[in-house]
Amino acid sequence: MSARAYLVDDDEAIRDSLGWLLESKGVACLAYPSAEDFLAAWTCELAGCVVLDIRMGGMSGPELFEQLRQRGSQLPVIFLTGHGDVPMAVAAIKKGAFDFVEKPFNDNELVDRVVAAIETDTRQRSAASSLGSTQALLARLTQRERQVMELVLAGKFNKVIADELNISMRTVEVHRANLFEKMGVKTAVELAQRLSALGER
Amino acid sequence: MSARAYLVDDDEAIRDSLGWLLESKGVACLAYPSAEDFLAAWTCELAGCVVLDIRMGGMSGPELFEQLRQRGSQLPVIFLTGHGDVPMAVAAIKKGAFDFVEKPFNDNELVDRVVAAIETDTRQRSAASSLGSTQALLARLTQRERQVMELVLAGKFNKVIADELNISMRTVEVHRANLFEKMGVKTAVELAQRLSALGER
DNA sequence: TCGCCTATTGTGGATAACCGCAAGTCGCGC
DNA sequence: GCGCGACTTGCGGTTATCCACAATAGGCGA
Repeated sequence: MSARAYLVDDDEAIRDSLGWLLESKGVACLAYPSAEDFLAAWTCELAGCVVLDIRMGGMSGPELFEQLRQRGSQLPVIFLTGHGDVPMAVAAIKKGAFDFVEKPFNDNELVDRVVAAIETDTRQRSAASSLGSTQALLARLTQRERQVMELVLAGKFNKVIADELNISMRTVEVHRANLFEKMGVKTAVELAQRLSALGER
Repeated sequence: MSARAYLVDDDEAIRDSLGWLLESKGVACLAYPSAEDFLAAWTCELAGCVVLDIRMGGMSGPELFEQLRQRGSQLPVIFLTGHGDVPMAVAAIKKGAFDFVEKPFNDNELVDRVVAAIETDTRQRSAASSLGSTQALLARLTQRERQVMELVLAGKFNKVIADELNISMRTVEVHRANLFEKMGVKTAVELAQRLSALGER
């Protein structure tokens, strides 16, 4: 799925003109006449950015934004609004909207922002995929291995770990070796550093 | 230095009324008639938040904000503006302003935001001081200890470290023990986790 | 010059980590 | 029932870590 700008606006004239504008600048677009339509089509694979009208029949722009975030989407959202509302703009940006643009807008400026938003999404996705691979490794661990890992990361000795889990030291050693193997590390320090990358989010 | 709201506005009437409002709600204030005056008084010890008019004679609010950030201040800034300017609000929030409020404002709402800003600053400072203490510990290490620490964090064996630094294993052990002592940790894993907190910034 | 800190090294022993080999139980799906 | 994977344990040996005791050497301020 390549990166696109997803236009959500209930005004067909806007969809058409904005779509044409972006396409003419080399930005692929898909247009939706309502927030509900876009939400129905949305999957976490959709890459690019969303250009979203504030006021629409049915679900409003901010509501759709909220829904997307609740579904875990990190897609950059650019709001379009026809009536300069400072509190709404402030609230949107504070909630993590990528931008907030008043209509009528300068064509080049909007295209620039859309392009910047798409680039941001692309960067986020590549960063997330490297973290994701670590998480994929993590997912392959068995229950016991995960338990042992946590205690290892707590800096505890195998002896102590064995005690806390009520198993023999030898068993701890086996789990430890297995989880190191699965995580592709050779020492506990490497493991700690690999995982700290996740915590930074 | 206790936390205060620092009011910067060239309108004496606003300074007085706002100061009175905040003081009446238990928020200590200091008022400055210009951005230059506040900047001259500013030190990184000042804690609390800044309430800043956008338009002032001399340096503008956004300019002062920029100056503060360049000086490394993380002080939350609340902008006050008399003329709803969406692009300016968006730009300010994206640059990290705490809030952007239009005049005339609702008294209680503004007080709430000032209080929230001060709380944010307080939290930031306590978090920063705990990181700072780690950095202080780091600063107490000797050259060799630092070198050894890096190699330890690279997950290398004492034997390898000794080899790379062209010293004996025993010496590495000594440095290792000393640096663990100075950093207040007992294992390499703890050290890695302590330091990863710095990386998250 | 004396004392303190840093850096260095050695010996030897206690403790912990790491590993191959071997083997037992348990639950689950074919 | 059989095989597979997760979990379990023991034995014995190698390697690494951790530490106490002991000692040498250079730099630097009192």
